[in-house]
Amino acid sequence: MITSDELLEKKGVRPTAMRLLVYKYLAKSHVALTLTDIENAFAKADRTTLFRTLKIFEKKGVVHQIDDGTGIKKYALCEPDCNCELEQDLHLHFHCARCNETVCLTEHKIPHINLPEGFVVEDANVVLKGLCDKCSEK
Amino acid sequence: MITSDELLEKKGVRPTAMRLLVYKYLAKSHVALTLTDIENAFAKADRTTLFRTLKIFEKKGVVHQIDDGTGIKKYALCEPDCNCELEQDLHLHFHCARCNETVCLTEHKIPHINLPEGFVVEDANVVLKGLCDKCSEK
DNA sequence: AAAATAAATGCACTTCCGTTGCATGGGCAT
DNA sequence: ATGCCCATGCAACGGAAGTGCATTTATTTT
Repeated sequence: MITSDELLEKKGVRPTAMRLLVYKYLAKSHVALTLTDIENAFAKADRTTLFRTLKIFEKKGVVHQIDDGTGIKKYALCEPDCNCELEQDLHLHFHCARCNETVCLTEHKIPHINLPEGFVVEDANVVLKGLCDKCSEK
Repeated sequence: MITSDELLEKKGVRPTAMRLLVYKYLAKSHVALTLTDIENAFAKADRTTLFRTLKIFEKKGVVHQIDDGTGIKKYALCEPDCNCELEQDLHLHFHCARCNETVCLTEHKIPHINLPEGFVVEDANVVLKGLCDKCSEK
């Protein structure tokens, strides 16, 4: 089992104390987190540091950014062997209108879609919205 | 052929001068527009009025809001017989990374996706990103 | 037609989030 | 120990969404 430390190294991110904390916090969460979520989790950390941490995580393929339509960016860890590539790695997301949580549906990859001549697809964002499993049973 | 005036009436939106202008401007555009786009098109109009115009248009099913991942809300006219319902009306959108324009792919409806037990899907947002037909040929 | 009511508009202001510039600090290499 | 690079922290900015309230415009009632 690879340690968080080693994983960050492998991805080309210097594993500082703060970065490790953020990484572990993301790993522990089953939902996508906003910058503010993370900020609240570590009262001592500066917003900018966290912002830049997420930015470098994203650039180095540690996390992927999720746009769930709330207008606020969320982040979730990439899967172990992820390259953030279309139809291979990119998966659907589900945003619950009630609890406002967004989860990765990692089992559901983005389906292939045929577009008109001339359109070159490089990336995709698919978000389903409604009630999540926890909220629909209430 | 129904006039813009009549259409707004039919949708339950009182057709003021400003609203008609906004409606026609949206109708003329082949791309989704931001509030700022519209603001720039009508120098005399107040931002708030336009904001609320779009809000009521959306509520009454005149336009649909598009979240293309840029973080800025865009708007486009609904199709004539649209009820903004999943798998019937909701279509894909394409956002061009070069020209930053977002177009409706009205021919491409959102495909059905089977989710795990408990998830109730009510809405969906699918945005493909890459190069549009105009930008890819350059 | 005038008065009363309701709706739309315009202005000012706030909030929230993302982002950048710059100064400081800490760790690593020479 | 010195210098350098990178990470961090503080302050501030900017864009966009949204709200409150006063004013104007339109519609309904008398």
